[in-house]
Amino acid sequence: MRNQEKDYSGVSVQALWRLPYYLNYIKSLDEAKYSCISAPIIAKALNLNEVQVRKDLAAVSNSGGKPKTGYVAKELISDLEEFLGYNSVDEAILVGVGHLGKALLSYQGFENCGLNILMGFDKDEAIIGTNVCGKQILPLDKLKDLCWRMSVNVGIITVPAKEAQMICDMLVEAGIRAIWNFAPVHLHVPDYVLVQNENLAASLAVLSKNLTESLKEK
Amino acid sequence: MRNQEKDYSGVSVQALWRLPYYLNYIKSLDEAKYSCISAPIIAKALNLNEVQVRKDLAAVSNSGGKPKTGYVAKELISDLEEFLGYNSVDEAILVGVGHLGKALLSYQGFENCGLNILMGFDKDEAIIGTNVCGKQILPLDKLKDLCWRMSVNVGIITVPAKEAQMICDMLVEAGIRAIWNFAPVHLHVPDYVLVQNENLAASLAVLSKNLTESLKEK
DNA sequence: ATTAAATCGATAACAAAGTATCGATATAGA
DNA sequence: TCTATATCGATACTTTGTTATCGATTTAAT
Repeated sequence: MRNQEKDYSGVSVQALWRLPYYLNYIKSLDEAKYSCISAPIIAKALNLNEVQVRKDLAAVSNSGGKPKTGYVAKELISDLEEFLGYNSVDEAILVGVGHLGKALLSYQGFENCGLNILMGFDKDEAIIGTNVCGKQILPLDKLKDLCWRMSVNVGIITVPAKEAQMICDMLVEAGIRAIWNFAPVHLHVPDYVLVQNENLAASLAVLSKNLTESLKEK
Repeated sequence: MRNQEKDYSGVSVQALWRLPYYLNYIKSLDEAKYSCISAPIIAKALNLNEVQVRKDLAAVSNSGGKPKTGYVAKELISDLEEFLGYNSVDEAILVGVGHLGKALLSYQGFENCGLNILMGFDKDEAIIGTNVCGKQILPLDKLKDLCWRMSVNVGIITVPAKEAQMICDMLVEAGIRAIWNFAPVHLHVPDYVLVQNENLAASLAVLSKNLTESLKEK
């Protein structure tokens, strides 16, 4: 469910997943000590293959790396951020202000990644009109109009599984072009709408399966 | 960062990610109407290839499917649940009771997936001693002892990136065998410890990259 | 009872992703 | 200045995962 997207700009989907880790790692380094950083070092730090790292970076880096020294850390950071779209901000709205919804509304880190969650929507009268981290919670019937007016491109779904498809339809109706779906269901959308699934249950399944096998081994 | 695990029991990691979607979909069907379910129907519903579905199910199903009718829905459900380990419960603890931590502690759905989060840990005096959904929040210095005594296998990390490695080390020290890591960093662990990364920033990067490309196209 | 249609499972072809190798090149140290 | 070495980038190879094809089988309809 994760790998259905085509590869754009010569970067495979899997590579795309690795890029934020590169960015993160390079940013975490002491600038003075590591003005340059090489593929082998990154590979070792992140438990990856050296060639793989080099290939991934080749697709992203504008200036390329130099033999013996590697890539200029500062340039690589900005190339990665540029490539990942952290510089251009996407406006988003979130539907379903439960525990998870609130957590996402409150999370400050998204803004560094180019995502700005403008507001939340819910059907529960009790929380409509309240604030979460300065973000207003509005009723669902305001959704369509607001999305159009503010040209919101991204919708985040954090409602229960049963309601997800209905909300999804509303979002499509409202002109949303990309959906970040936290409900554990497959959503049906028109071709021009992207869906990125964040299925905790599936993730957990992978973890638990591996754990079982790992415990069996010993 | 998602595909580093080996494939166990003849199921690739990618296939493993699809299984919960199958389970979910089959469960959502009207039992009376669909006592049997075929690979082509599942494939169509989830936008997958028919052969792929059949292959995935072949690895999971004990009784197999019959020509013309497909698989017996009830059996397939229990085979999937068995395979995914939803029947055998893993005990878990969570470290970092912020917004996300609270959301995970509150989420009821994990118990159906074989995960039981026993309690939370945090360093913040203000929340130590409180409850989240009936789960106690304890100080970090109690962690090791409690994990040993209750033979907890799974640790969930929802602390900020900077503290993640330190918490990770504590968990390893406490005998944890699998870590579900929500911090956007690569964790260093001994060979026998599993790490499953849940990197929202990375996920967002993929979404935003695809969105940019998709908007460019038109 | 016989035939037609749908599905399964297996095998084979194909595509994508990851890894190893090799020559070229820039830097650090002798 | 010259040489040794680390790293890059490109190409080739290997592995893994996906998709197409084909015969076998079961059911439903004639």
